[in-house]
Amino acid sequence: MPRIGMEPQRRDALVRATISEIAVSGAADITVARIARRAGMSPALAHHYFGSKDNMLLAAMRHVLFVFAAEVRGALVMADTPRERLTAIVRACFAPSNFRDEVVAAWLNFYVQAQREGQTRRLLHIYHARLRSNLMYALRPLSDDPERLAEGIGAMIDGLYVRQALRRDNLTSAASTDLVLDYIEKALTR
Amino acid sequence: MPRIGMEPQRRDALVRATISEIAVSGAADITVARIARRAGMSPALAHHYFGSKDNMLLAAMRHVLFVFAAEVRGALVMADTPRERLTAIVRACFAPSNFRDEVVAAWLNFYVQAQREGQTRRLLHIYHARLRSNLMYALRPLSDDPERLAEGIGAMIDGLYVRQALRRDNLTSAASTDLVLDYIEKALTR
DNA sequence: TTCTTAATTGAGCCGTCAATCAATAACAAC
DNA sequence: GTTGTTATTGATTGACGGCTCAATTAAGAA
Repeated sequence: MPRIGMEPQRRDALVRATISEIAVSGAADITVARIARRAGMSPALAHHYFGSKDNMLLAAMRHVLFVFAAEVRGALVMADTPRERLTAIVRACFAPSNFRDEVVAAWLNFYVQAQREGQTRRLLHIYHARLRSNLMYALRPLSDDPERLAEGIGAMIDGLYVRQALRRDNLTSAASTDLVLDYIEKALTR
Repeated sequence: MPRIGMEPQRRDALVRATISEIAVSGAADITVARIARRAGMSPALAHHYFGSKDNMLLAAMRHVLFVFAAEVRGALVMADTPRERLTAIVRACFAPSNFRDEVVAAWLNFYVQAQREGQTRRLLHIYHARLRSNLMYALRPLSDDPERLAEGIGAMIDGLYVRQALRRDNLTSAASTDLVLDYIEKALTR
């Protein structure tokens, strides 16, 4: 019994279901049928709204990136000094909404997909550039080689994500945050 | 025209081809047919020697891990002091045989596969444990929180691998090495 | 009421891919 | 030269997954 105005709900449910499904099945074994079932609809309807499986994956990625960006932006408004800005960025990276198991697993799979899929690659480059730019802005007054340090921080964050995706005995998000903040602290005091 | 004693060559060729194919096609789009074609034989022969596609992927991973372990071991024999040991390990991680684009791409895909495939996961845990143990042994005389620092170093290395897999403008292996060594240096001088 | 439009799905087409099998060819051993 | 073993492949099978389509239902517009 079709009610009207379902498109937003359906799209939203599919995006959520895609992320969950990536986490439990892995990107390799994902199927439109499974995503649709989890979202409570037929595969045909999923295709109706998204056109293709690739579009579903891209929409899921955009959602993850959007939430991430919002978290960072939100954390930055309350930060005044460069040091506070750094802390805010790192905290945002490991905030619960971003560092949830589901989302972390999704990230890992986006990285893989970016190796061959142009659009995914482009989105990931935008994320990289934005994080780098945020870090640089905060680091410039504090470090004599901000570029280098930003690269190191970014790499460590990425690495902690990857490791989180594989762990059974989870490192808490707080421990990850502290590890990166320690690194920054040590790297700044010369 | 079949010659005898082909098994070792065929297995080797298939392992190499699997790694190359992961790099160019991505783990999602990999097929036995493509691997076999690249290795210069029919898909049926690939199945004859390995039994299944999963076995091929596992064999490729074991090969990568074996080369990695050999590189680390080789670098460590010439190291006497703890500091030299640290440098040797990091150098080995980014040595050409391990940090080649092909191999880096393979690593990323192993991580993804480890999310759901038990054997892959186990192999990856062994690698993690070994790297961690090597680092700890060198760090214990130098740091008052070697555990923490080993985790940080491991994460940064993993992160640099992931980033390498996506880059067009490649960071040289030397730059990656320096970044990690810098981190260690800063983290040790308290 | 009638028409249009959105929502929704079951059935099915088409392609692909892992895995199997039967058949062939070369070699070795006796 | 007969027998057995290894190497090798083309053809085939069986399953599965992305995607399409025609058909159905209901809501709103005219």
